[in-house]
Amino acid sequence: MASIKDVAAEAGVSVATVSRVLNDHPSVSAEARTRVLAAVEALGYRPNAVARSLRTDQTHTLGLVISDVMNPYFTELARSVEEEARALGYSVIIGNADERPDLQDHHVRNLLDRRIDGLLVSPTDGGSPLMLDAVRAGTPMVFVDRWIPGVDVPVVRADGRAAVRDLVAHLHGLGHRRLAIIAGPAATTTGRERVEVFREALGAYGLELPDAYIGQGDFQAESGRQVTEGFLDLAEPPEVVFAADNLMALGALDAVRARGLRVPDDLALAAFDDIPWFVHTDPPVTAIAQPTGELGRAAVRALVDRIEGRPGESVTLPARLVVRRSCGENPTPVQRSTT
Amino acid sequence: MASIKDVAAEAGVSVATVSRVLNDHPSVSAEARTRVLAAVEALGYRPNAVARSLRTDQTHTLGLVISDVMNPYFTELARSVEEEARALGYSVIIGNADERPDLQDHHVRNLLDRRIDGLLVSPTDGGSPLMLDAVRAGTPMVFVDRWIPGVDVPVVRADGRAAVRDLVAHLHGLGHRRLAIIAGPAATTTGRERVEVFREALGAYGLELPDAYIGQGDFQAESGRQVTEGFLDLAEPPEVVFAADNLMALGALDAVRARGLRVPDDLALAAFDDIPWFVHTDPPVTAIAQPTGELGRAAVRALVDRIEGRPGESVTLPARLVVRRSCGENPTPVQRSTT
DNA sequence: TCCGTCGGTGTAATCGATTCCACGAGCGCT
DNA sequence: AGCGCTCGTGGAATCGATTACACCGACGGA
Repeated sequence: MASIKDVAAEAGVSVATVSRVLNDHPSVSAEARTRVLAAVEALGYRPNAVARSLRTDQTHTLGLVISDVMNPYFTELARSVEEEARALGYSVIIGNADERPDLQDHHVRNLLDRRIDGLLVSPTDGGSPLMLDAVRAGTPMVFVDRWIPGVDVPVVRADGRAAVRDLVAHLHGLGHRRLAIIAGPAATTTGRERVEVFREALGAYGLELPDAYIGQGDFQAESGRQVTEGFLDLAEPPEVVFAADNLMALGALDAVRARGLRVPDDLALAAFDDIPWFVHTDPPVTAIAQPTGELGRAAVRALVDRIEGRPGESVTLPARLVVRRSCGENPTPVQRSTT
Repeated sequence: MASIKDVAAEAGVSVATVSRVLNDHPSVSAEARTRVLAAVEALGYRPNAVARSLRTDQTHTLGLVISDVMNPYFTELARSVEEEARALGYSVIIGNADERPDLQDHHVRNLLDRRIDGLLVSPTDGGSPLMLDAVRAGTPMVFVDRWIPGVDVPVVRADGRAAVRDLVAHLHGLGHRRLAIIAGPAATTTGRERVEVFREALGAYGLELPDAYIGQGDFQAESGRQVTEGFLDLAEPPEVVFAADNLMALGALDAVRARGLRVPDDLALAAFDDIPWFVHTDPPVTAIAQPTGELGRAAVRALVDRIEGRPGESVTLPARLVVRRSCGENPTPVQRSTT
């Protein structure tokens, strides 16, 4: 593959001049410029990004470590991250942690070794020493969706508080009183927070959230199934199950169907994270939709701001309730309580 | 960030010795080794992959350019590719082409500039000059799922011939005679091939595939919807629609539902590419399942073989029919015709 | 005793870019 | 005419690793 030296030789100039043309530095004559450009064309020359990175100490690459690529929510997040990054002149390397702290560490280490300019993370756990070290060492970082409390890193996320209140209002209006939740791992902020928000919203309607109605899931479909079976085995099963993510909702759907029961007649279902497929399930699933694309873009902007020396702020965007048929047939649309 | 020089200074040896320890080269004394290791530990040193790549001309990175990350089939492919690559000591950079040749070129160029060791592509079109140049220049490459005819590059893909025959047998057995297809873009091999295979299978049952029953889609949901509406507007609409990918099947489902019609009673539906969600749609969708994970792994193995100087063969794996309820209520399972 | 071999080590070249610095030519001003 | 600019250019250092080559001491065999 042709190097800058070959181009210089072909054009009859020094490598310095070639470099100047390539980075369109002002002080280079029109004459030299055309000669260099012609040589570049003739040789099909493309600058070696590796060498350039070594010299400039910039890779123009962002790392994105997410918990589960197969989850449509994260897929969409990844997509929007890549789009915004591309628009700003960066590439993205995605690491899939599969909800495993060891894999998460593997990817963080790998990305750091590759000297990425900044890191976007949706942490799987409470924070590995590795990640904390990276923050301390000054690696530009931004958390998306989930975060690690007490770490001084901007967080870009959705606030589901209002939407969950709307959901509970909807359920209450439908006559449901026994509401259960399939929680995410306690090690994640979203895992803990969604339970709290739900409990709070129930409280506003004078409803309790007994321990028996809190199932421990891990954001994967299988756990949703198991927890739901547990609920159905209770002496007094809940009337509604609220899954803290879309995959666990899928598992719940499975569990209900496997018993020959029906949603919403025998058990109503709602989920956090709306995805296109929820329109097509049987029945369509009522869900809390995050502005996923916006989150991804905002996260990239915050990170690039940090990288390029600007502040880089935390961002919180509101989620909203999307009512479908999985909680009961009351087609009156419920809107968000706040604008 | 600490460099190899700092480690050398700390350990009181030369950089050469440090490098030898790091790459566990045999000829280095136990004494020196422990001193270096201690220094590495003390400084939290991590070798700079950028510098290493420049020197060795290897990045231990694979590029993967796929047509649409949001399509669950490709998501799963990407996931298995990353897993196998990791097992073999490589990282993966994913480029999402979004079915756009210009974006595909952007990613290929970007990956080439970064000097990835090899490229895995599922081409969006008939082959950009850029990609052909890369092949000619000797870049290790492997096609997955789709390929470009006439280019000397190994192809890893699924053969749907037997499965489509099984599907037609199933449909014929259910009494369906007017079968239509939503095709993919003619620029892709899978777009063309699936129509041919379908026509062939119909022929075996004495059925025709009239032009009116071939709708032109682009592998996206919206096109599936539009084509299906066209079918429903025909004087003699088809009884079955076979979508050449899962997203177009989703669009078809939408179109049918939007008219207040029902699957399978008013129009039966089958799809190429099985995905977990098809179990949960209303009704569950009969589909042709590719061994996606196997494809991804085989593709990586073929590519790494090429990179490391071994042959690197094409692989074709059989797809299989998964019968659900979207073509009619005949619960007799149809199995693949060949083992 | 001497020589060859071998294990362990350091010096320096190298990969392909960017960029500081020096230098020469041309120009305008006094 | 001479001074000081600016402009265009090239030489060479540099980024952080790997590795060819040279060297030195110890050891074994003749």
